[in-house]
Amino acid sequence: MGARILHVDLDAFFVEVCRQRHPELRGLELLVVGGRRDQRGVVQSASYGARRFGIHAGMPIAQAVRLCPQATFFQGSFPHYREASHAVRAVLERFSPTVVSASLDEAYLDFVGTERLHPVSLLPVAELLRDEVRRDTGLDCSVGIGPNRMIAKLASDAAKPRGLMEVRAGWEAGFLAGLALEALPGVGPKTAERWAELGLTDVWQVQCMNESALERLIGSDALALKRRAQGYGGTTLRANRLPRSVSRETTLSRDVRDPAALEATLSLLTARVAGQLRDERLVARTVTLKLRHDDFRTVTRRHTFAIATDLDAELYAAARELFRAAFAGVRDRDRGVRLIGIAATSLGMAAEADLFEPPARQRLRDLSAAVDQLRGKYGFAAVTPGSALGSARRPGGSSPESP
DNA sequence: TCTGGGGTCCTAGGACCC
DNA sequence: TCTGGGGTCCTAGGACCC
Repeated sequence: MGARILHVDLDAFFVEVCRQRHPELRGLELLVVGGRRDQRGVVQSASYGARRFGIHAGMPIAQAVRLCPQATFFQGSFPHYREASHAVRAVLERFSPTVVSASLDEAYLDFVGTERLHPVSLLPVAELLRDEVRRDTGLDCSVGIGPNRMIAKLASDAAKPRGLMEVRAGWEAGFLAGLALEALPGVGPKTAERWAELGLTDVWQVQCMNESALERLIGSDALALKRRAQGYGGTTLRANRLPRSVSRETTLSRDVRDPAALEATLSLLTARVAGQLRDERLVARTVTLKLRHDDFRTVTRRHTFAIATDLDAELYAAARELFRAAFAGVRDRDRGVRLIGIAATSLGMAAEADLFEPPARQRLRDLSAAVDQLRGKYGFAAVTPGSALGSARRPGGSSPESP
């Protein structure tokens, strides 16, 4: 039985989409996308030329500027990314009925049951797929093929850029043996460092150890790590599951101490979240407030409702209470706030109309529906919640514009 | 040097219940 | 006199991913 999962990973996706949309960026070898050079933020993606200077995704913009001051720094647009991502997905759906997007620039395709169609290898399919993505969207991608998601993903990592790699069943351990532990999904910087202090840095070391020795060394993570080092990973792709959370957050362009300004921003963020909930026919039982102080300490406060909701007024009332309780402690130490955010979690599907709903709540629902209709026609900014107007202006220049 | 924004999953402790 | 115990819900924080 051959490898049956494909992982498609677009090469320098954000950079390439920006080049497509902004012709003046096309000739630039040193292009960094994520934010302007004077903005707070991190690198979203760097051109391969810029990567040679050590710039990579996740690096603070300011640090990238220092590494390569001559590079062009550009802030892309989320709607452009989303559109490009949908265009790619449309191509992928011609190849398999099961396409699961992992992010804007990554997707898994299930080819289980195609043994008769492609008895030996899926490489010819992958090659065709790569060519059609290129032809229809102008974007390059790399494709990994494996017996499970983890192997397919690691294969596409190894194939980058614009490459194809297939790891067939039986060859997983050999393929993994050459990798550092940090290459495994779920092993990030913190975990890798902890294990490195114990002398554990490479996958082959884990392959050589028996489970009880490994458990004595690293404790309860031993079983999961051992299995991954041997090449086991998820083999089923589940499409169409309910999302776990819907959230909006914004880092303010400068730290803010004025609670009224913060509440105004919170109100706008809440409106975004509530709008998305209704759009996706979801209701939330829990709302979480997030604050990041100027010393980068982050606190979250949450509240669970008796009845799930998708209404701005209910979500905002709870979020504001959480904010006031949390902010009281902040002001004591005269701390500025650099980030504020709100998340809706414990999501469920919105119920059909409830005949016994209290009239007051029904009125809020009618109001939300009217707002959604206006925004559907004229855009989100067509309607601004009154609570967002309270303080004279929105703080800083940073606003939660992205949908 | 200064650290985004959208997510996912896990852990640990306390409340509460039977 | 010692102070069960397991399950579930809730909160807060943390690691990780792209």
